[in-house]
Amino acid sequence: MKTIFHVDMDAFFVSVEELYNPDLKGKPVVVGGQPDQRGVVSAASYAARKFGVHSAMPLRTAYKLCPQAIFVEGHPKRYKECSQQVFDVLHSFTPQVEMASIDEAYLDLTGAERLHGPPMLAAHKLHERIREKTRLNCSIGVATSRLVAKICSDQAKPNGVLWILPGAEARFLAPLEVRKIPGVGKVTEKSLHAYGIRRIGHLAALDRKFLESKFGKWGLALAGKAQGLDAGGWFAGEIGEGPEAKSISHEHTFNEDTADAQVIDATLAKLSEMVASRLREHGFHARTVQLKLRYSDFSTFTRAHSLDHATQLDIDLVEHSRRLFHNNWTGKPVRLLGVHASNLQVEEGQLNLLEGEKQDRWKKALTAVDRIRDKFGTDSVSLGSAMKGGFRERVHETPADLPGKHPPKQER
DNA sequence: TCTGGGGTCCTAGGACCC
DNA sequence: TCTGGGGTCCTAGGACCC
Repeated sequence: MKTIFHVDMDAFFVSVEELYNPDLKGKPVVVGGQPDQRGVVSAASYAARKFGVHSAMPLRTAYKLCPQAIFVEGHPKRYKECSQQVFDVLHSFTPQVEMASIDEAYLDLTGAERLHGPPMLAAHKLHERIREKTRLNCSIGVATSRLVAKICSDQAKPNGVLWILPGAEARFLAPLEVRKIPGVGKVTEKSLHAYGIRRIGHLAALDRKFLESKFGKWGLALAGKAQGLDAGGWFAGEIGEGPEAKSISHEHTFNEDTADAQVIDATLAKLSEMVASRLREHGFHARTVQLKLRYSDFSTFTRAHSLDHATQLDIDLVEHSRRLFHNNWTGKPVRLLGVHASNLQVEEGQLNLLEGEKQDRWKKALTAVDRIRDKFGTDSVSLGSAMKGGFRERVHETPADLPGKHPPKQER
């Protein structure tokens, strides 16, 4: 029998903003940008939520619902720092910890009673320690599986601790909406509703065969989840070292759609540089380059190309993302561009002599570039190809309309 | 309501190989 | 000339998460 904790920070981005600006406390606050910008809400304070504002909602809609709200830009660096602080506290509690995202973590406290006391006492101790060291609130769910612990921390919000006794899982889950199950989103919820299944209890009572026939492999996992089991995929894994990254990507939505090939080429160069820089930072080489393209009507396409050797060089990503773009572009205005690197390898693949020398030379130069960017900002050094595309001019014209200025988002 | 950005996992068809 | 079956890789798209 396991003892799993799920720690979930309360309104994380908003709370971090409040640390830097205590005037925000208690007020309706929306993190994500200004209401006249293209974008969505990353996080809303509890005061703003009372007006119906929630994450993933367009900023314009949030403004209509709550015009008096304070709209703030996100500060990804601050969130990462705070997240690291949280991790440090958790890690001091037990080495069996795994961050599941920037603001939540799983801890395995199986057999830790001698050290930390019974689960409820341990959870309160941890809750207090996090509060003390980071000045941030969180909620903690305690249960025998990751799944129940996660649902549990959600029920404990805000700033609460909830423990589901071993054996009480089914009783706890039964009255909850199926949507509470991680992995059940809008679409799955709708199809479950179509069968008259609204609560987890309904789901748990169904024949596995029925779910399998309707939802395939996912249906079987669903049957397990309804019982509170960590069925299938990542949830089934041990808590410890987080899994290796599978892909690295950057994308950018223009403030105004553009059909200007120079702007597009410059943006692809910029995005490629950002991706390549992070590949080098993590010591990865990517074999597959993927372009993402979204038009004004929101129709979205991806086009991928696999290289014969893995790379971490800007020029390779720039070349291939541009080729993928120009081979597929209809000429209509573009809303979004993205560059995605996958098929990651830790060691560079087998290279012929020429390719090896090329990679070596570039690697040396680019590592220097990365250091300068680290010190003076991403825009301080750019490849010749980015400038040739008219990027430099754009930088001074519309500094707000560049990739890399937007915060990551959270909390659905 | 006029819809971000960074990820993961799954499905499905076609190419290619044995 | 009609025509297998399994495995693996590649590509495209979509659901979902924070």
